[in-house]
Amino acid sequence: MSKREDLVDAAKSLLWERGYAAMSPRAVQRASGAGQGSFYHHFTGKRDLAATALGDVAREMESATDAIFNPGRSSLDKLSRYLTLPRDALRGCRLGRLAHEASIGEPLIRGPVREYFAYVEARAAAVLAGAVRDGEIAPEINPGDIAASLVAVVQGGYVLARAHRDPEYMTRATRGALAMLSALYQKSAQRGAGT
Amino acid sequence: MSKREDLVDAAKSLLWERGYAAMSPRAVQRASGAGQGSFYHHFTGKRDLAATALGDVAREMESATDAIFNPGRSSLDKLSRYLTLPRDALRGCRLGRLAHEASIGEPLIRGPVREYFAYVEARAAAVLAGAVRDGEIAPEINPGDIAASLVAVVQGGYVLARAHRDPEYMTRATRGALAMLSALYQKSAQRGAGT
DNA sequence: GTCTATAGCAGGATAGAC
DNA sequence: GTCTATCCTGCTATAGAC
Repeated sequence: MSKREDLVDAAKSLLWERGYAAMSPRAVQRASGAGQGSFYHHFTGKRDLAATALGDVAREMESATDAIFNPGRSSLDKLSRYLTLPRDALRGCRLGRLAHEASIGEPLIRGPVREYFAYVEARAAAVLAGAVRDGEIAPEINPGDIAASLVAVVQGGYVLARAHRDPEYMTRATRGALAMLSALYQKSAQRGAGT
Repeated sequence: MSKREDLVDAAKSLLWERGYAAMSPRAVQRASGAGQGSFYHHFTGKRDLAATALGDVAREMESATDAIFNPGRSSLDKLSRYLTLPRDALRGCRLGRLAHEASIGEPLIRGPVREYFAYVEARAAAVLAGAVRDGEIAPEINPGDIAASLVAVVQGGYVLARAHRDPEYMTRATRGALAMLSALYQKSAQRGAGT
């Protein structure tokens, strides 16, 4: 493994643990076993390294998303699996945790974050649009709104879990969302049954 | 207005804009017009000032919450007003934005944040428990889960809005949550009508 | 490609005068 | 109570040897 890879791996880890502002080049060097020279040889600076690391993370998370949404199963099952995916609630989302940092204002940092969210939202919205098309969900429902809501519940679950120092809040939030989402499906089913 | 108040006001503003780690005592002094002496005379240090400021913020936000949940109206209307409250989505939640900072590990910082969330969740859960009691919502629904979910949607809405640099994502997320919440109510109504 | 040395600056806090 | 001067540390980056 090259020093470059070591540096990127260390950065991915430190960005998750501490965020961008608190990820010092010195800490990355210590964690990777590389020196100043390697750092500034391979990257123009901290931002460049972080952008590279976050790009990696976004691709990894998008692959994980594919694993949830690709297989057949029912639309509700896909969304349910997204919501109930095991998550390290106390560590926070590797990308979402950067949303409140000043660095989110920099295009190179925001890029991977927004790209990942756009990806997940689009996958979820597509599933929901299919459910509307198939009559599983009432036609007046906006798939984009529901998709944004589900992604937001997960991100908010991280916030609540960390604020309370209790991963159970992630479970409660996503379980609540699943209950509401199920009602959306059942409402349509009952309507169909009554007509 | 005393220097002490000036310092607290400046801290409240900087904590919202930049968070705890990025709130330097020097910046607080500049923003408040107070010197080093006043700072360390009134507070033992940065953490002490921040804890005081965040306590203020928590009380303010709890008062705002009361304004939403106290008046009569229907239970769905109360929850709807919580979700659709005008929010400065791009600036983030004054308390929730700290959840991903290292400082959330410090009891004095986490205290006001967790207290506020506990407060809002409890108010929302109480409204939902009432709705269950009144038969507006099916009895198998867990009010605590739904309450956590609604609070999470708002916090996640801030995350998405900042990641996309577009406040519309807060609107979408909360609108989606309202649609799902409404289905929870309608599902019960239809069940009642069909029985 | 990788290293060490060092510059220049800002952070957080203390000392002590007024 | 409020001020200015100052300390020590760590951050980010550059220089230049190997």
